[in-house]
Amino acid sequence: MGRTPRGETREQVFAFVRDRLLAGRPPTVREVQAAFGFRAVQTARAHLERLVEQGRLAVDRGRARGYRLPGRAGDAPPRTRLAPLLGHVPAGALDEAVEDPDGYLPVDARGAASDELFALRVRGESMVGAGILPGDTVIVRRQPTARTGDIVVALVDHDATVKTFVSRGDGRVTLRPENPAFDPIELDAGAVVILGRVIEVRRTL
Amino acid sequence: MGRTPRGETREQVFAFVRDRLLAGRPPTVREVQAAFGFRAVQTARAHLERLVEQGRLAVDRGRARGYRLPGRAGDAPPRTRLAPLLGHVPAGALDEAVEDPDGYLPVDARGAASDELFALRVRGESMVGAGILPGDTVIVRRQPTARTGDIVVALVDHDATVKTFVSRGDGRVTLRPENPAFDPIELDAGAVVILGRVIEVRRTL
DNA sequence: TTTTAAAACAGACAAATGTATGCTATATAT
DNA sequence: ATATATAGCATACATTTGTCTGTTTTAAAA
Repeated sequence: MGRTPRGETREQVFAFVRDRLLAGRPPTVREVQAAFGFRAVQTARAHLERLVEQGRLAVDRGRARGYRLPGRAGDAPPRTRLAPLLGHVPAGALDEAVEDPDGYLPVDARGAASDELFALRVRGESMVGAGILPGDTVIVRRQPTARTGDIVVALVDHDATVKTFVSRGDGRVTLRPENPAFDPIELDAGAVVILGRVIEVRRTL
Repeated sequence: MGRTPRGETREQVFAFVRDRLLAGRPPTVREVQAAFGFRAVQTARAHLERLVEQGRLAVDRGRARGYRLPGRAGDAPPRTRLAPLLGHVPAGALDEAVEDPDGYLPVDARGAASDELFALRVRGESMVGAGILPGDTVIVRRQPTARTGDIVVALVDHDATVKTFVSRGDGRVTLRPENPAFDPIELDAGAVVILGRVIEVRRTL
């Protein structure tokens, strides 16, 4: 009964499906049908197929809940991973700390594997010069080495600390605070325990 | 043929399902089966059911692709939503900008609905005093009003800008930069167009 | 007004998918 | 060494879900 003005319902169908897809719950054709009160499955399906023709939706033919957002050329869909948020790291036992996290943070980790990432809350003002404030959360990729200029999480006196890593020529390294009120830490290259490199900084307001 | 050591495979199954769910593509039982090379559907299903018993997964019984992350309180996994990353906001047409995002960012949005969130890249140094540097990304919750002290995204001269919101007693408001090199912006309360409030700041290194 | 294409309905079928039962093999604990 | 719970296999069945064919109604165009 071609009631609705042209294309009006279709817009709403698209918005509905898009929201469901972004929420991680792809709808079935019949769920679309129910959401709009259509009395025929085919009505919902016709709208969906039309949206596919228009390129606004993509579809895995024959699969349940097969409609999805078209991956536009170039922009890959985000690869979301969960990084465990660690309260504190007890003397280098990173693996154990990862087993008992305070929570999880969703991270768009196109590069890193899931178990290579963790998050830490920053204490102290030693990095304010780099825009890292007390209470900020840093996303860290686990790696045992670093390059000069990397912001790293390192073990100093059995405690995890965030500093800028500087490799010097003489077999020693400097962990540099980004705050003139703090003193750099100098260590033998072999004595530095690097837990990982900071790849992202977050602050919740 | 009880090959794998206890619980080892189950961890991998959980990681697989969790990643798929966070990517917005809930797997079927048979997709799990295929991903691990099980020769029986039931093997995959047993793992999934076990994870549900343990509370690590939730399930819509009988529904296709019905497994999901439990949304309960406590040590619940974050409710991940994808916030559209907007290149720029053309003169207040926020809805239109949201339709064509540069990409999506995973956000732990326990409070906000999916369509209430968006992300913007920060230009300029006007907020460095608040630890918001040029190139940082702000996660914004759409709302038309703000309180004093909120960091907001507002329209000034047809351009979106990030400032601290200050409501004064005399019917006027101040949009305050957090940088002594910039001047505050004063406006009539009625003339301020607030797009939303900044709830999170992110910086990728 | 007449024509036409889109919107919606009705019913059916086939494939995908969740679920169940019974069995074998083996790591792990006793 | 023995017992037991777990991992895994094989097969079948029921429901959900995608898909198809044909018809009716109506907004919009001719």
